[in-house]
Formats: sequence, C-alpha cells, structure tokens
Amino acid sequence: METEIRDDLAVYKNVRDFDLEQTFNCGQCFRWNREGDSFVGFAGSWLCRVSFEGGDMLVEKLRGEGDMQRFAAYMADYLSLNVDYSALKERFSEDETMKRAIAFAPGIRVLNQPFFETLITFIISRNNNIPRIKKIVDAMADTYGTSVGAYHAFPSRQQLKDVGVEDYSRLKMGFRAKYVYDAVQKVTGGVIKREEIEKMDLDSARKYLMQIKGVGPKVADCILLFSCKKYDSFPKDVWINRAMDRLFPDGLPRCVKGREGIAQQYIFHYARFNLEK
DNA sequence: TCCCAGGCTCTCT
DNA sequence: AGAGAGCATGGG
Repeated sequence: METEIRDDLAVYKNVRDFDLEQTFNCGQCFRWNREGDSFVGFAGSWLCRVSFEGGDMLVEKLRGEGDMQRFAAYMADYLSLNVDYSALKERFSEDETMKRAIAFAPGIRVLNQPFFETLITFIISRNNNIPRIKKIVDAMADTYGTSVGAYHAFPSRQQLKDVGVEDYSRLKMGFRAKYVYDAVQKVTGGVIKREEIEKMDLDSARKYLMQIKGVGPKVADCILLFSCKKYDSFPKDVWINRAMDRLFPDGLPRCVKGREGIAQQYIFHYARFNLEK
C-alpha cells in the first residue's frame, strides 16, 4: 500500500472497502466520534482524525509522541489496512446470505485495538447495550485517563492499578465493577499477558482469558478478535444467535473458514438492523 | 410496568 | 452436563 507523509498527516492512497461510519459504529469500538466528515478518537495513546479525500484515507496525528513513520505504520495496522478485504469479500460472497450481509455494509473493517482497552470495554459490554457501554467507557476515561486537549485517553493499566470496586461502581457499571477490578489486577499482576496469547491457538487463548472473573466465551472471543488478530474467533451474542437460527440454520458456510470473525462483523451488523427481536 | 441489552455465575437437577 | 434465575442500570 502506498503511503505518504505530509507533516502530521499520514495519507494512505486509494483505500477501498473502508467506510468510516460502518467501521467505527458497528459495535467493535466505543470511543470514536464523528466530527463533520471525519472521525476523531484515540488509537492507543495517539489522538487522531480520520477522513477520506477522494479515494485516499487521511489520518491526522492531533496529539501523541513518536515520529510519523512509526505513527503511519501503527495506524495502518490499527485500521487493518494491510488486510485484503476485496479478496475476503469475494471469497465470502460464494455464500448468498453472506453476500447479502456484506452488501448491507461493505465498508466494515475489523480494527486492531489495544489489548487492555479491549479487555476492559468488553467486560463492560456484558448484558449491556452499546449506548450505555459508550457512556461507561467515557466515564472511565474522563475519570482516570490522561487529559489530551478536550479529550481523555482510555486509562492505562497503571492508572487503574489502585482503583477500587466502589470507585468503578460510582461510574454506574453495576455488577461489572468487580469484574473490571479483577481484570486490572490480573493484568498488572502479570497473570494475564498479551504476549502469551500470541503463541496460543484460539481455544487455549479463550481459556486463558476466562481466568478473569466475568469473562466468558463471548467476551473472550471479542477480545481475541478485536485486539489479538484471532480472525477465526466467532463471538456469539444474542444477535448472532438470532442470525444463526434464521439465516444460517445449517451453520456457517465453508467459505468463511479461518476468517469467521470478519464474517461475524458483517453478520452482526446486518442482523442488528434487519432482524426482528 | 415490563422487557431488553455485543453474558456470566451460581445453583439445582 | 444442562437448564434457569439473578444480576446493575437505563432506555423503549
């Protein structure tokens, strides 16, 4: 992929199969917000603005340390620009139902988000709805995260190290407070290490994450898909269960094998807006 | 007032 | 092993 650096701007030439709205508002991330034609949010500790100019994707570094080469490489990975979605979509479209789901939102990409942030936000997602997840995650950032201009970064593990269960409860996260607390303790205590997950296959990684209280198969699968590049992970929430019952009664088609998680995002989004409860 | 949300834990069979 | 209640909170 051709990339150009202009001051604080990384320009990725001719990016296809990427829609900002569909990608940032499909329920995989909770802290990107639309501002005019662009989206502003954090990718790790970098605050940035993402937009399109013709076919080129523009990613402006608003705040954050590090040279632009490193920034451009990090963002390409975060935005999953190195994955060939044209090829994937063509393969998935061998199945008619998949084809329909893809046509509904052809610009979804699965982001590669930071592990710690994904772990905590998807613990909060449990038996919860997306608007309220956003509210709680924002409250965590506002309360404990580093202030960057008008924004707050998601708190680091160090910033949460000494935060208590009662403190989390004050942010209205309800019964999830004790689970967030346990996750922070296990990460800061070295019981859970991201590097370990890279060596594991899906099943081992899922069991590994399920050591954390409040993390079951669905939350573990989300973490593995959205922050560990385990693209064969297939998180099953209520919407996916509906979709499987009504759209894929015989199970997932073979053409998504190995990339079930990416297919899952198309299916999840399609189900949410097209299936009745 | 009841039902539901990117589910999981605990208890009872 | 499998089914079912309960769970914090807020929106519809």
